Amino acid sequence: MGEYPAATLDRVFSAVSDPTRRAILARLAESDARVTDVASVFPISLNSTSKHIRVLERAGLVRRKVRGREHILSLEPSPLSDAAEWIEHYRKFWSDQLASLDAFVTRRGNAETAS
Amino acid sequence: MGEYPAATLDRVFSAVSDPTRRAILARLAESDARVTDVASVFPISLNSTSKHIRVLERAGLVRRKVRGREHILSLEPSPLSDAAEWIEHYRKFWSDQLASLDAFVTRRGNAETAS
DNA sequence: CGGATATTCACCCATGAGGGTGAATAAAGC
DNA sequence: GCTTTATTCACCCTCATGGGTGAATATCCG
Repeated sequence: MGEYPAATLDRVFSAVSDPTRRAILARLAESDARVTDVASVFPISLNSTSKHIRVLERAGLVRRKVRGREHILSLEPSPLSDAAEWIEHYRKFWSDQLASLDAFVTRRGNAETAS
Repeated sequence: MGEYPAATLDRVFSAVSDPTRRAILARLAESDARVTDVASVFPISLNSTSKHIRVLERAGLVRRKVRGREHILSLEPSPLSDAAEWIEHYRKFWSDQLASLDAFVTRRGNAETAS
């Protein structure tokens, strides 16, 4: 945690904002795969898929091992930690807000009961 | 949870991928604010800030109440639920992977001890 | 060596994003 | 009614993105 610079949060969120790239990650969650294997699943060209993979690499979400002419891709979910952390901060805000609303309603209920 | 269509996940991730917009959300987490209030914090123009706010609105992360000429903005973190859910899925994959690595190391350790 | 396979490089194109400015609209306030 | 304030609309510019194609590179295999 916290081992990725702030700019990476931008790249991670940006990377996963694309449905094709999320699908690539889903594919790699099943098993490691070559660029061609990943590309064969999608209606877009091999070339475009290769570009998506590069975006995921820059976000640190995909690792590549070159073995001869084949590039073996694997999922690297650890950069998602900072993203999850960021989100949780706001979800906490949300539950706090609900809690104070609840407290308010409860207080009002008590006041009305008391009157 | 699950009450936002899939396209919203795109918009949410895309919206929070920009540091200015994350800063706007941080500002609104402190308190509700007008467009001008939010804009005054940033080095960019009021107009650009207004555009960022619109992006956040389309992602469902900001709500707007028009009161006369003032537009009061408030944080709406609930669309982050689906984003958090998506991320958690891959973090689970990550911990599963660690667990099986751990199991492998443990097994190998036992085997070596046994030999 | 020569051909097939895997991947990227170098482009082209259209669209959207993020920044800006100046004018328009709408509501307050004097 | 006129002016100020709050916000958006309508543009402009630049750069990145997502899609494509064709050629280059690198490796494997017969």
